Amino acid sequence: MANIHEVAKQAGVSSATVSRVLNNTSSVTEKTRQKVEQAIKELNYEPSMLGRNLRNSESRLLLVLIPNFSNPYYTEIINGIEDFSVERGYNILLCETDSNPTRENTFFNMVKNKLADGIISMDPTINMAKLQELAKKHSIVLCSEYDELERIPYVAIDNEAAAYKVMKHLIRLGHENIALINSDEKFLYARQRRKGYERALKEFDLPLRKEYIYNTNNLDFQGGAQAMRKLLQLDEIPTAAFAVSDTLAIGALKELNVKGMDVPDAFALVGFDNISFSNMTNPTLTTVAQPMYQMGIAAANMLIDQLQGKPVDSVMLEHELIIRESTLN
Amino acid sequence: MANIHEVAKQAGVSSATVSRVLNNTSSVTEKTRQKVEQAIKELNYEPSMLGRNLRNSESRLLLVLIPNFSNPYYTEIINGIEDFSVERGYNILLCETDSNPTRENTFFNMVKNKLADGIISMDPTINMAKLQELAKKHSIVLCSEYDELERIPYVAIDNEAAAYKVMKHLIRLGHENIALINSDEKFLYARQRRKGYERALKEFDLPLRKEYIYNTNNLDFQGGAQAMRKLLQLDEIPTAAFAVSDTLAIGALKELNVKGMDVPDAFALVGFDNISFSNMTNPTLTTVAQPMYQMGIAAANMLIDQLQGKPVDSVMLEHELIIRESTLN
DNA sequence: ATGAAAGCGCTAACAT
DNA sequence: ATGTTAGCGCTTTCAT
Repeated sequence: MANIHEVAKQAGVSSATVSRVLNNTSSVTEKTRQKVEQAIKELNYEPSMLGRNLRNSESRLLLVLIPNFSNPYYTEIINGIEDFSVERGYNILLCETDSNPTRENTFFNMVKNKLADGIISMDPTINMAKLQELAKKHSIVLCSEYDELERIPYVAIDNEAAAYKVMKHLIRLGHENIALINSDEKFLYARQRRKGYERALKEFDLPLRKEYIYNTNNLDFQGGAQAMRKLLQLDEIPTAAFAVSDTLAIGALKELNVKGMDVPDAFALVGFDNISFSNMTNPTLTTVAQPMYQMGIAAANMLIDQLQGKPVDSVMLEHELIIRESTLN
Repeated sequence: MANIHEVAKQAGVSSATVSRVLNNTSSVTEKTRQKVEQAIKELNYEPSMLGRNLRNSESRLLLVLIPNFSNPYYTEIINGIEDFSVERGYNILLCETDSNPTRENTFFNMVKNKLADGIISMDPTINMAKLQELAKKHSIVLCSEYDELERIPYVAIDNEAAAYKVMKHLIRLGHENIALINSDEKFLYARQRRKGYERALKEFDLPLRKEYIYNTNNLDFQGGAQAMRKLLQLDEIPTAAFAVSDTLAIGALKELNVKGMDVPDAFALVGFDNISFSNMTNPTLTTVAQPMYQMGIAAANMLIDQLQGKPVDSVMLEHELIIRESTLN
């Protein structure tokens, strides 16, 4: 592959001029431009990003950290990040941490040693202390899960309000025994959604029953199925459940199917995230929709602004309760 | 962030020696090594990949091309690619082409201008001619969908045999009117699976009915639902269907649910891919499992071997029919 | 065993 | 408007 000097030679100009044509950074005569472009075509020249990046000391690569690829919740956010980044001349590198500190370190190092310019983290399991340390010298944005101390800018939704809204919906349908299938409460969103759950109970004078709260450390289908299995073994079986993710809710629904419990007649169910599957289950799943694509756009926008030295502020976006068959009546 | 010269100065050696310590490429006295490592720690030094990559003219970045993030079929393959690549010192960049030629070109250019070392393409919609052109000078591997002329090494399964196996299973259950919900037959896998479908019909002396073959250009749930809607409008409604992806099958199943058709009693259904959700539907879905993780490993292995100048051969991996509730009896 | 120096491909400051 | 030159951070001959 030809380099910039060969192009310059071929065009009979200096490499600086070729660079000028490439980046149209300062004026070049139409005639020289023609010559250069001609030479570029003839030699089939493609500028080396390696050289350019070294010179500019930037990679135009953004890291997007997610715990694993398997959770469809992330895909739509990623689409937003991707679309926006590409538009502004950045590429994104999707990084699966597997909640593994070694992997995590690999990605942090990529930023430190200039292989990537910044990070959008959607990984709730991330080592927040290390990330904050990194944030002192590099650009970082959080998405979905955020830092309570707010030292790193984030884009998120009001989890407590969303959970409260879900509960209010269930309570209005007449449910009094409502379970919460929550994830590990070491995560901020889990604590926030629990808060909303409890606030609704209190406001409607319903008792808070410890045995109705199930914490799982497995966010996939299996986790939801197992949670429901436990709930159905209780002396007084709840009549509804709010699962903090659609994957959990779908697993729970499967378990209800297996046990022959009719949804929503015998048991009402609500999920969270509005993943595409949630509209394919039987019955379809009531859930909370986050403006995922918008969140992705916002996160990418904030990160790139930050990279370009502009000031950025955290944002809270709106959510929406989507009522479907699993809570009809 | 300190650079290699500052480390050298701090340690009282030359930058060449620091480089030697970093890459333990030639012998260095234990004492000097100590000094250097000390200096590295003190300055919190991280070698710049930008400099290293430019010098070595490699990026240690592999591109993985997929049509879009939303299809869970790819996730497990990606896991395999990722795990293996990281082990061999490469990172992967997940590239969503959206079947958009412009995006595609962006990624091809990344290889041309040294931002990435090679490509694993899982995108059936890719411009094969351009890819072949690129393959003349760069390392490329195909996964799942491949090049009939076999000029680019690939890892795949025997689609025709898999489709035949599915049909044989349905025919043995007594079905004679079996529909095929296929994707666009511009894709090789679609043609191959149709071949298997037809071969089974012929072998069992069943008529090939054109109206039982539905081609969709939309591989998601909606595509499957729409296909089933059409099939259920036929004069002689089929009693079973083979959908060439689980997403299609799940959409079809949803439509059957909506129409109140019992699966498998009134209608048997088979999918393809064994995505995790296929075990969460009601009823659970019979499907063909591909060894996705293994495919990912194999593809990454082939690409890295190729980059290192080793000869590589295409491979065909085994598949397996997973019988679940949607075809029980 | 270690150092000096060249150079990977590019851009930008400075000079003309 | 264009050319000259230095240098981004690293590795690797070639000397010593």
